[in-house]
Amino acid sequence: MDQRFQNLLATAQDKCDGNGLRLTQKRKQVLNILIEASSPLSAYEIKDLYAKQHNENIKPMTIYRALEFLVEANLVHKLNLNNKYIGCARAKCCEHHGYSQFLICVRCGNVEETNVDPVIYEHLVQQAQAYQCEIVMPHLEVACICVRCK
Amino acid sequence: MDQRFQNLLATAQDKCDGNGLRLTQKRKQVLNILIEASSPLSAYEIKDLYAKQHNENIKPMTIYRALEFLVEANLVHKLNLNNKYIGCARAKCCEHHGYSQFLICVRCGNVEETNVDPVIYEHLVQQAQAYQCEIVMPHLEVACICVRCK
DNA sequence: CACGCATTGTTACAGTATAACATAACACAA
DNA sequence: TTGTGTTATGTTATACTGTAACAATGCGTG
Ligand SMILES: [Zn+2]
Ligand SMILES: [Zn+2]
Ligand SMILES: [Zn+2]
Ligand SMILES: [Zn+2]
Repeated sequence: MDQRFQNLLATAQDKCDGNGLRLTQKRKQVLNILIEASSPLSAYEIKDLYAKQHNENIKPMTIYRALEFLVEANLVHKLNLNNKYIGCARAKCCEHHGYSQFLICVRCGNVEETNVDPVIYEHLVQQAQAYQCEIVMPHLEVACICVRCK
Repeated sequence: MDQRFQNLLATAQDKCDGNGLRLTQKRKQVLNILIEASSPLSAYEIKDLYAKQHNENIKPMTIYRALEFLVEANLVHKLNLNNKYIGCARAKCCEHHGYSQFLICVRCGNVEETNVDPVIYEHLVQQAQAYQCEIVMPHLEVACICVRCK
C-alpha cells in the first residue's frame, strides 16, 4: 500500500484513540477503500471493492454501519449531491475538523474539499437569523465543472 | 382549492406557455400537490397523495417524469439534503429564476427559499477559480434548525 | 390525412437504505 | 478470573428510490 495511505490511516487511528472512538478493522478497511479511491464512491461501489480486495462478500448493512461511524468521526463525508461518500481530504492536517466546502464536478465527479470561507459563513449566519434559524451546516456542496472537464 | 394555489398554477402555466413548454395535466397535478404541501415531499409521498386525491393509482415512472420536467422548468426544486422535492416559493414573483438558497430544518423539514447572497456567490466563484473550476450551482442547501424547533 | 415528435403507459429491474433480532467481542468492576 | 453491561458485528428480510426499454397514444404541421 502507498505510504501516504498508511499515514492517513495512522492519523485516523490516532484521532479515534484520542477521542475514545474505536476504529475497528471493518471500519478501517472501509476507510482504506475510500482513501485509496480518492474520489467519491457509493455504498455499493465500496461493497464491490471490498469483495474484490478481501475476496469475501460483505453485506450492505455492514458498509452502512461503518460509514455511519466514519461520517460521525469526520473521517468520511457524505455528499448529498451525488449520493456518494468520500474520504476526508484533511484527515492529516486538521485536528479539529471545521465546516467543509466541496467543489463537486458534475461531469467527472472529482471533488475538492476546502474550508468554508469565513465571509461566506458569516453571511449565511446573518441570513439565517432573518428567519430565526440556527445554522447546523455540516458542509456546503457546490456543483461545478472542473478544469479537466471544461 | 385555495385562491393562492390557483394563482401559482396560473402563473406557472403562463411561464410555460411563454417558453414553449407544455404544462400538461399530469405535470400540473404533480405541481399542484407540491404547492399545496408547502413542504418538501419525496417522490413516493407525491405518489400516495396523488392516489388519494384522484382515486387512481399512478406509477413511479410517471411521477419522476413530471418531476424532471418541473425541475427543469424551475417550478420545482430537488433538495439533495433530504432527497425531497419542493414547489418553488418564487414562482409568483420572479420571471427569471436565479440561484436559490435553501434553509432546511433538519428536525421538521421546513424550508425557506431565498436568493443566494451576491457576496456569497462572488466568494464562491473566486474560490472555484483557485481550482480552475467553473461554478454551475443550481442552488445552495444549508442545514439549520428553524425557529419552531429550537 | 400522413408524418414526426413529444407525452404517457407498462413492465421489469437496478440501486439505496434500514428494521429487527441474534451473536460475538470488548471494557471493566467485583 | 468471572460475571455483567455495552458496543460491534452477523443475518435476514424488507422498504424506499430511481431508471431502462419498448409500446401506445396524442398533438401539431404541412
Ligand atoms: Zn473533511
Ligand atoms: Zn470534472
Ligand atoms: Zn425557486
Ligand atoms: Zn424545524
